[in-house]
Amino acid sequence: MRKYLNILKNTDIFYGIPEQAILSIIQSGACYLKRYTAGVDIYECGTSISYAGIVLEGEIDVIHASSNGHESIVNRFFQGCLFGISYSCTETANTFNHFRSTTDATVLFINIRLILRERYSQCEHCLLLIENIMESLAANNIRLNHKIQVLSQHTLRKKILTYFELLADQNGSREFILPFNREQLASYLGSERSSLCRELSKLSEEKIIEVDKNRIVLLN
Amino acid sequence: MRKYLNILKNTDIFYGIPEQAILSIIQSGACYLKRYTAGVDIYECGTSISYAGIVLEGEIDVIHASSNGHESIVNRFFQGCLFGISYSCTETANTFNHFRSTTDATVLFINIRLILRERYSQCEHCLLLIENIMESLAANNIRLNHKIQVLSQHTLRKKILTYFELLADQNGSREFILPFNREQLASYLGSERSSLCRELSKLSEEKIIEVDKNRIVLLN
DNA sequence: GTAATTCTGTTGCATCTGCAACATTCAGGA
DNA sequence: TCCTGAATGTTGCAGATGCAACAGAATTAC
Repeated sequence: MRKYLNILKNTDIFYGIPEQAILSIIQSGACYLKRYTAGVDIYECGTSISYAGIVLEGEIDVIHASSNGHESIVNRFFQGCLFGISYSCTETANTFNHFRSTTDATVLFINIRLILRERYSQCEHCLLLIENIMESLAANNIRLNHKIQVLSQHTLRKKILTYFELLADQNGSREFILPFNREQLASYLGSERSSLCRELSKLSEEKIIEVDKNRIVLLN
Repeated sequence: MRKYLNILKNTDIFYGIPEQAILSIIQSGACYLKRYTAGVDIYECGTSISYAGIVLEGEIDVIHASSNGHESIVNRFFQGCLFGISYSCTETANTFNHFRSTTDATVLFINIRLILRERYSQCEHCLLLIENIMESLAANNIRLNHKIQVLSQHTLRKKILTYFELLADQNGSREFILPFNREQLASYLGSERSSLCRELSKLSEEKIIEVDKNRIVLLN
């Protein structure tokens, strides 16, 4: 367990917590370590989830399987990422998504609720842990809301411009760098790469934006 | 303050907490009450938010204002609803949305972080409060993820079917009742009422679904 | 340097969908 | 019962977009 301490102390939820306290938490009965080979489902679909996971090694994908059998990648978690926290907090069954190792992987499972109940009154660092988890949930919430704001637009042009306005806001400048390549951006916008390119060209022609590789300038 | 106790004890975040403890919390320095006339912005756009709000009277809308000045309603909060919790947990500035009273309204503002810091070690009910807030954040998270899953589909037909599959899952049956009227459903799917009706008719013709008012049956 | 691969832009076409206008059904009140 | 307004369904049309196929640019591997 100790060899993963460097990873853990840089995760969002253990941020600011002393190594000794982290060790004490993860060596309690509320945590356990598990290894996976590539391509394994980590949570059984349809069962209630009590443990959140932290990726210590490898890569975990969240996969949506539609009824016709087609699978699409919803999210991807790397080393240090926390996943399944929402399900574990609500103890609801996840019937919609698969969490699957795409490589060999090692995961630390944590039962947050158990930690709170057992250690709440004793552990002075628990408060920080709680604040970190809340902040992580809240930040995720805001990110999701932004994405919904973008995806709710009725046309691709409006999606693009809504997203660009958001990026401009976050950067405090009408000029910014796209964090995605074209394929990924199209996927984020719920559209097709070719349609995205076409619309970017039009927006550029109409002098509404300037496009130079991943550098965007909002003009109007 | 005492007259609002009946509302408060039925909110998500105070669920299960004794009246006395609720009173003690809301009468601390971390809470204050404020009244609004209709049409007032509750948070100044662009400033950091430290307090979450609970609607005690009236109605609060979250409004997205796009750069061309057009406004759209993102969310609506009624009596007992908690709003702004994500922003208050992250203490980030909200530059994107307005929280605006649509009627005369009374709001109880709560600084969660302050409550935790001040009362953490003393108040035995704080643990429940924490769990309630986490659960609320997490449940919201799951709901948003579902919506994104739906909105990410490339065609209206796929959006409809993805959403219907989700409802079927939640009801444990291929037959279920829609929680929206057509206008609202179209808005949820990021589409138009007429387009929605057209597609529902087609799906019905092709014997993929059965539609009878708000009762839906998934056939395949 | 060259070949291979990935990323990006363009285009044609069939289909989908936003938008507007109108028809029909439904629900509640006078 | 009839009237009225709201909700729902239908349709035409223009424009938008998914999809497929191809071409050029950029990047990487050898």
